[in-house]
Amino acid sequence: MELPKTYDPSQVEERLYRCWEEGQFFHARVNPDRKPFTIVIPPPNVTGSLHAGHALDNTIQDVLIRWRRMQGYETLWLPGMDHAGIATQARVEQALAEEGTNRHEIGRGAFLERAWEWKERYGGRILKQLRRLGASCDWPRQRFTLDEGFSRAVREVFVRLYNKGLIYQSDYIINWCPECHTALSDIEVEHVETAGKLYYVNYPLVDGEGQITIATTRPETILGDTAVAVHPEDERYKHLIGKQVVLPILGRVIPIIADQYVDPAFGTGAVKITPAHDPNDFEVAVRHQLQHIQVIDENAQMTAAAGPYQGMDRYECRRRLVADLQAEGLLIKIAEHGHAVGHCYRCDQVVEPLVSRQWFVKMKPLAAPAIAAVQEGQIRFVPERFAKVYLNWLENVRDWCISRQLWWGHRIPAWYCSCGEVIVSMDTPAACPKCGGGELRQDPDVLDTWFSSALWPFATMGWPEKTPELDYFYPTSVLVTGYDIIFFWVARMVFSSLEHVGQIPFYDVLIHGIVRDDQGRKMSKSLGNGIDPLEVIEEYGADALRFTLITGNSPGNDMRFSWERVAASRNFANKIWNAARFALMHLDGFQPGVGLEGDLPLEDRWIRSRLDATTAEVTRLLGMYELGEAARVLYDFIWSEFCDWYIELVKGRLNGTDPASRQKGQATLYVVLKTTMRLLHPFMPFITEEIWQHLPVPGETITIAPWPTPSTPRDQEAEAEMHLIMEAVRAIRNARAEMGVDPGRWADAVAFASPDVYPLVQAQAHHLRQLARLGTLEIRREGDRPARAITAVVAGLEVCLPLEGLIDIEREIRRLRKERDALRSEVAKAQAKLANEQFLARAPAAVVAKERERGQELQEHLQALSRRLQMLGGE
RNA sequence: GGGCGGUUAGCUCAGCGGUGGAGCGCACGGUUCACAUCCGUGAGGCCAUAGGUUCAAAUCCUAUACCGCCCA
Repeated sequence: MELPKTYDPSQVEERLYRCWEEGQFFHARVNPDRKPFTIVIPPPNVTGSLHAGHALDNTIQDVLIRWRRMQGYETLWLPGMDHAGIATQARVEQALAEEGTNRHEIGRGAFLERAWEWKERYGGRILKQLRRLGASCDWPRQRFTLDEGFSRAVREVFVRLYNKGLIYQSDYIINWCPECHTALSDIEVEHVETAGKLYYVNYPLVDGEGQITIATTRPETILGDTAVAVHPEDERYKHLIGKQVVLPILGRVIPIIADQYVDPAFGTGAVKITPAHDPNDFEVAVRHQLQHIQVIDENAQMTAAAGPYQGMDRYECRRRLVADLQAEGLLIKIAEHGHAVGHCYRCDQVVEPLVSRQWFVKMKPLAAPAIAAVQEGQIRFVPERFAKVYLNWLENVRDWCISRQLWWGHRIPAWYCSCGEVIVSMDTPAACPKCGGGELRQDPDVLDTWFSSALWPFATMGWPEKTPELDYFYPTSVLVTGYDIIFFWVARMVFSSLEHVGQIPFYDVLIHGIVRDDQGRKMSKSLGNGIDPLEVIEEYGADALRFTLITGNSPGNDMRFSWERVAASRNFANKIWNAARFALMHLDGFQPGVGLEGDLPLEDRWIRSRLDATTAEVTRLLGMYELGEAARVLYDFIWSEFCDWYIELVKGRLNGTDPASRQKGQATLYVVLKTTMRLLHPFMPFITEEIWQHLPVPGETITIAPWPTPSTPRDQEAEAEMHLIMEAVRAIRNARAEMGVDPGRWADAVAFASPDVYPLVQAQAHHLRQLARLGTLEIRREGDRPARAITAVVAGLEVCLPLEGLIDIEREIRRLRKERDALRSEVAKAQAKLANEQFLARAPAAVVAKERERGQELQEHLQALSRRLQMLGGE
């Protein structure tokens, strides 16, 4: 029963999590008697370990899940992992390299064995870490994108799309990472603004009559040029269209063509066309049937087609070529030029556009329904503005390159026969259906990892089988993820689900920002500025970390991580702990439901009313995904109203001799504690559970305790009355502090109350005495104010402290003047407002009434202050 | 070039039509039996700038400036 003075999360968290898991409180069952609430976790990389971003994302999900679970929903939070093609393969390759071998030496089969071995051994650490965070996932339902059923779903999707003509194979220009040795999709390329150079080069005309000057940022690709292009309307070059030029160095003769794509304002208005190494040029080449000449290979080295530069690295080639051009007098000038250079999002190597044979998904037909689903409001983005990001992308989406030259992943279910036939099927075909030949070779490539993640919401529930889970838990309720992943994942899940399941994958998409370091920088491995959530948990507890992440931001915006804020959250946990300790110390002999006969004292009515207001507000805010605001409201209620005021107000009764009064205090204390623990549980699951289990009438677990509902109508009267008492206490404390009254001194006082507050002050005098540390308190309706006293003034009440020997009248006058001057401007503002006929006529009646009341109060307050000043001769 | 976000107390951020808030920091004072990871009191803001809408604008609209992000 005796709780330690300081809350120590390390003594509590792991034990409680084990209890929860053993109790299966997070296990969801198909249950037609309840409404489902479903979230599928954004599957972390199997190689990953928990970082701040995961902590934020999963804390948000856990808050929603725990809240809905308490509300009585059948709640499924489905966890799992992503196989993370490139990242995982890189790890395994690195291990091989350390052993002095590589994947090509050991072969595909052995490599995959190693990869699985690695996955079993090191993978999935992050799922353990999520438990430390308190994530209430349904662990038995955990899935992996490469597991048996999931792989089947992936093949099913591929075959379906292929048969519908939505997957095709094509020679096309793709983004090639020379480091990872694989193709990348458009969005896997990060464009980094780089200070580069713009080279102006002369291409002499074949007929010898002058030349045309082109501008390029990549002179080494000159070797692969097959045309020069100008804008068809460009007067400077119109006469040259159709003529031919001699390519510098190599001497190849290439045509001058006209194409709308050329921007006449850029460079000289004439551009070189290198179809094999630039996506725009590739498009131009298609329109003009130009030849492709590949001069850079998969290792970013120059090919034989580069002639004298063969075998050089692309940058080495650039230097040499520029020097050679200069020597030949063809280089006109070099200008500084900033431009965006594509980098691999995995390894940061500069991407090389290359033409190669790859698999693509035809996007237009898939994008259209996904656009409609959001436009028509079936899927809602929170905050709304992210819908635009999503729509803009889908509206301009290009076909999706889905093949990757890796081994770790879903192998493309396509087989090639020596007769030229391509067979796409769920299972390995025995023979070629065309020629009957048995010499079939499966496509060596695997699918983009995102191709499988796109199926995550439904493949995890057993699709393509018609499972009860799919029927009951799908579509999922909300998807929670960062804005950086809208294209990669959110959009792809939407069109995949619409195409294959015929339903949206989720109703709401809750988007959050990223967690930055304390200086606002993105956390990164290279900067070494990442914070380790586990370290935070060990030092301050998971609840403190969670509370920090939830309160530190507003929806959709980035947040900064700071240790100071974690400490503040930890302090809050400790505050709660001690409030509970206090309550439990005074709850001995307490029986719920007993001793509530008759009226409750003012402070009980007040805190109960405030509790109801808080309950309503927290619930409302959670429903709007305003998690941070909800947490803030709770924080304020618990710390300020409950701890700073109510506990202080009730102490006397708990230690007093009136058993009935004590019982009521206990009952109120119990209700407030029990309710706030439940309201706080989604945010701080561990400490609330620990306290819950110490309550006099413990439930088995708070995780499935019913979510509170406001029980009584707001007690406006009690709130107004307590407000006055609190104001009076503050005013007295202020006066005492400002006048240098010894804080420990029990100062005698005499109060002058206006008729409408007299009964209240009379009834609550004990609180004024206790909280403002007054000795005797005499309450009068009328009478002369003592001259030598300090005075605390609020509307309707003046409290005088005639402190013999302590009164410095000059100082008191200065203090009161300051107070009065502030009040004067307030009164002036209120009066101006109330004198404004437009305001009276147009503002809502309630607003006017409120303003009148306020004006009245301010007026009263000011008058009392002025009288007092006059009396002291300070007027 | 297009789009989005930010600009509020010394710092980090809430608030987004009706009396300018919190945490941290700062100043002063506190060993009252829940908590010094605490309590009390206080100082500190023309809510980026300029227009507009409104009885009323940090809050809505339109520009501008600076910072950041996404896309081309």
